[in-house]
Amino acid sequence: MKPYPFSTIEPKWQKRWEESRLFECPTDAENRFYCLVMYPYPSGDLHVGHGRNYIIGDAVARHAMMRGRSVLSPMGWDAFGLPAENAAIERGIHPPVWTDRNIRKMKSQFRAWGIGYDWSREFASHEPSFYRWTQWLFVKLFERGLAYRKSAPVNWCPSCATVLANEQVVGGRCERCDAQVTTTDLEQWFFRITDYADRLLSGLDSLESWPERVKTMQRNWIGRSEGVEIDFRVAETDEPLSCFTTRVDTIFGVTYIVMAAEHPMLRDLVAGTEQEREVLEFAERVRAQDQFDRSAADVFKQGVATGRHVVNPVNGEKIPIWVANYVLMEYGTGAVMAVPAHDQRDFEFARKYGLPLRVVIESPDEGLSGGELDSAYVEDGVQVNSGQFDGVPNREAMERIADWMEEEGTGRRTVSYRLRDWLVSRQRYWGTPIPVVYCERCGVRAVPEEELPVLLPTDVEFTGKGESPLTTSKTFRRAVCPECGGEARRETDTLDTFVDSSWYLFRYISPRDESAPFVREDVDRWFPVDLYIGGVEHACGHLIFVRFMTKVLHDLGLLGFDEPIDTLFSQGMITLDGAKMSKSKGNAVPPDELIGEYGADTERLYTLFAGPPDRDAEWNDTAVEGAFRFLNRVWHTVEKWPFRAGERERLSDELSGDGPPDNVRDLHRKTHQTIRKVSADMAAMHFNTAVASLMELSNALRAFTEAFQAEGGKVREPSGVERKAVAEALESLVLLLAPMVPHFCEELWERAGGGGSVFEVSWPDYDEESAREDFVTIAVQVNGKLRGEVEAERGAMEDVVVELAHANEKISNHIEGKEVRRVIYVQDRLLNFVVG
RNA sequence: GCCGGGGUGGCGAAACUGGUAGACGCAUCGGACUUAAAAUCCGAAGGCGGCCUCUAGGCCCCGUGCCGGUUCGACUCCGGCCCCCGGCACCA
Repeated sequence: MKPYPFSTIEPKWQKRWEESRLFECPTDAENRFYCLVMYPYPSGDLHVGHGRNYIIGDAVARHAMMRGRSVLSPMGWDAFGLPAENAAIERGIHPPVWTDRNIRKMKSQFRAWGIGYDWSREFASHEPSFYRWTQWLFVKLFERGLAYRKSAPVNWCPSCATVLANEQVVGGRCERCDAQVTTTDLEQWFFRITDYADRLLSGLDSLESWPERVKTMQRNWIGRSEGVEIDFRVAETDEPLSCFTTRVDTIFGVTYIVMAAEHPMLRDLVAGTEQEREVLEFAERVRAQDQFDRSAADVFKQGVATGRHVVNPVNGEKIPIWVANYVLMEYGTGAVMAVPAHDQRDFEFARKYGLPLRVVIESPDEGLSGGELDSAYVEDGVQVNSGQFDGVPNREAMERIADWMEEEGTGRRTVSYRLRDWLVSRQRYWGTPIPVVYCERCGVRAVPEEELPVLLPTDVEFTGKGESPLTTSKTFRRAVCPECGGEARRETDTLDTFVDSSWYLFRYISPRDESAPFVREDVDRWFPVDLYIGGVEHACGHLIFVRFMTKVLHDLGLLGFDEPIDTLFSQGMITLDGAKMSKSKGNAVPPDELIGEYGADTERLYTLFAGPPDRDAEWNDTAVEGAFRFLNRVWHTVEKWPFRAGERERLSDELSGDGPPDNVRDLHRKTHQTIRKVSADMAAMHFNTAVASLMELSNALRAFTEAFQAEGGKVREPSGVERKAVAEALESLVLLLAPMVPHFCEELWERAGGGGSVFEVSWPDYDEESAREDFVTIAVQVNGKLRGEVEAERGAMEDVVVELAHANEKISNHIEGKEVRRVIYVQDRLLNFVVG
């Protein structure tokens, strides 16, 4: 049999959708549904693995349309970024040229997949009409003190003499020239996201429709811990030196203090002492080693004593200060109190350098004696050697000691976060220029709103060396101070592309507005996004940044809500031979060949059928053929049994009740059961089981029609009701399949005489009465083991079913001669005899 | 180590609230059609575990990572463990 003509159908409907503007959604629509897929970086080459989230989003959007929702499903481009700049360096193509070409390529790919977007709202982050507002937002943050400058280390390639992004550093070496990468400190821009750490954390609790794994990842990332900041004083100078601890209950067990090599007090602390040279040299070494090795977990601990001491405020003890590589300046206060008896890291360090150890928490069962420990005791227990707190369970002591220290003024409760401020500046060309100028007299000044956008210059050189390419522009650097009108220097760093993507979803609501980034009333009406679809790799980057930006904009009075996304969906990867598809690894399946051979609808159907969409799924070429086979079967059935669009609605009555023959009632029932099942599955995004039940309906339909050909070896004319049952089943099948295989269903719908688009037709309803089974198969168990089954009328009473069961020899064999102690009956499902 | 997710046929997977495990599909095997093949259609199928039947079939046993528990009944609930994937991790 000939395959169905997908290659003419698909372009035909793609064109129709565009011409009819089916997917354009007015901003003032009622009954809104905002369905958003993360906008992609326009890399140019897509494989079938990339298709998954767009296909899922499109199926959801089209289903919502059939449910009568006004669906907004826009698409745009995360267009700034490194690859465009690399193309400029390597092949001399100017970044916007390369980017625009890729956008065109990808757009045609989306079209070939049959994805319906509201292209009237399209934008790209590299367009000045967009980045003007990114700059505007930056200025707002700057004015609020949420954007600030500080010195921070960057990756530095000495051979290219340039700054490298993290992804350009491979195994500590420069991606391009393979030189050993070092670090240098540079003044950089940060967003004060740590100010929002608590709200970002607590907000997660309200996100009920986010996957647990994403929320967990964000919680880990934010890393909140409660503890106490303790004021030690340097014994020799009386200077304060504070430490953060989550274990104040161990304060009486502190035997030394450790500072980070970067600690600002260190230099003064050792100035003029015997140890000065040794300590400073050590600190220098640690700082050099740090950037690459600190994250490698198995670095061994090293340290040196400073010769200075602090006084422990709880007992007046004088204990030594050390400097060590295992203390991080970025976390807590950059100095920690060491309790070797109860902290494994301190334990290892103390053992190595022969530092003393004191047990202050004893296991309630077995006592501990200091000398015999072979690792730190980190479990709960009872306080010992802890002054007035001896004998108190340590959990309780934690609270009491904290209270006491707060009263005494020797410490206070605080909260520390793992989350760091967001470094937003990049020493690159292809990004949003940071809209500030530096004036000798007035300092750092934001570019005034009316002067935005600060445009990217085009007279730059791409060498891959030196500072940001923006510094090579003849005109860009020179600026005028908005304050004094004097000469100023323009910032040459650009913004991290995550700044663009932290607010782009608002822009879709008013994409062409020239007076504001977005219109608050409209955004308030459309948000939160009903469904946001994207990869889980964005859990701790993009998805935190969007939440942060939303809260900032809320605080600025620009938005009426502070969580932007209602339901988040993270699709699983498509793998090939168990590995993530990637063009560079040569295991990517390109979509064009597939579409050429089977059509986009087959790819869509397979992608949705392959497994639960939130889990990884393996690409399987032969299973793709199975999807194609299914579509062909449906196609040929419709060709043989044409139905008229809209007929279904009139048929339900005629097909139910006692009138029609059994085969008709069975098919009618199956049709309504399928509508019920597919409706529930679509709402829950269980596309794989939705497809499975549609296949079942199709199989039932085949068996039904087959009967006319098979009977007595000759063809029988189907009766009127039989034709109607088939029509109802087929029309339902076409409507239920439409969100998943849209071209296919549009074409069948049109051939059935349906005017317009199938997506303007409402999703079929099922009739509970028609879906109900008249007879049920009841499993019969004896002592919990299945021994047979009986057919009974739906809703049959226990005694009826018991009688049927006894009449069944297979079952009665197991009961005979035994005492029936108990009978358990679950109506319409199961009967269990408990015999003894 | 902590946190999250997962482990079901040869494979992808299904199973409502504890009620016939394996729907649906892929691969496989057998058959029909064909000169032949492809395509298409029909059928079989968890177990190289046992028994009866003289081969079509019937019966029993075992089976959802492992061990135990609760229950008339457990993929599902509880306790303990193993393995895989992901996140965090010298974070005090």
